[in-house]
Amino acid sequence: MDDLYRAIADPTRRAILDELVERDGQSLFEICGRLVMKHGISSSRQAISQHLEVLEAAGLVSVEREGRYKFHWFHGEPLQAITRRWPAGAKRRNRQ
Amino acid sequence: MDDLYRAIADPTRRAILDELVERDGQSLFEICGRLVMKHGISSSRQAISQHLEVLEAAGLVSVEREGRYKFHWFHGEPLQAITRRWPAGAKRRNRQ
DNA sequence: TTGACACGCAAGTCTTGACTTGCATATTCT
DNA sequence: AGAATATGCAAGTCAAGACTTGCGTGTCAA
Repeated sequence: MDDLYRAIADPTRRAILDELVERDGQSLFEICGRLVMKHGISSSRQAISQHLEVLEAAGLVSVEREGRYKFHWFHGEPLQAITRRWPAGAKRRNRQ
Repeated sequence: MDDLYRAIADPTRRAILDELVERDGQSLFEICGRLVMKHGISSSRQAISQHLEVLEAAGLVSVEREGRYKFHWFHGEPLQAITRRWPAGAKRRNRQ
């Protein structure tokens, strides 16, 4: 997936993931408020909403609609594809 | 590090990492040639050189100069910060 | 020493994407 | 019903960065 790398490329989106890991299942407004409080990020609600769409497309966030609220949950599994693709202990086949 | 996420955000840079994992210690020209052959990427030499600078700044590639050649080695350790920051099995503290 | 080779530097172009603005829709409360 | 709340949609702005072009520098071989 190409969306995965794009998703974590933005610092605001990484802060959103941090926030969801700390407190899962937040609504859009909750996320906005907490980003301002604890991360010093003051983007508009629309900006955060667009970020959440990107995170959802990457499979890092799942969404559930309840009434007029939209709750968000974090999923970290897709990130493991990164360390699986480039193992830390890659075999060093030095040129001779 | 912010450079890390920017480094792996570009598909050409990810292909470079793939190439170095498969065959470590390549020169700039070797990398260019192999990117064309096996990945269908036909960027200019300068473009690849700039990509390698970004990868080096992120700590994903180390460089060693020998004569008129510049050899490149892959280092995967920085990538582990990603799965360490957002563990796959993040505790689900559902809202009540 | 001349030329070929491997690479670096700097300025310019152009596309992607982050962000805003304005309005619309749906849900809950009084 | 009407107002407040929570979110969606669409178009437009703007800056970061990927890429090219042209030239310069150092290295090695004939």
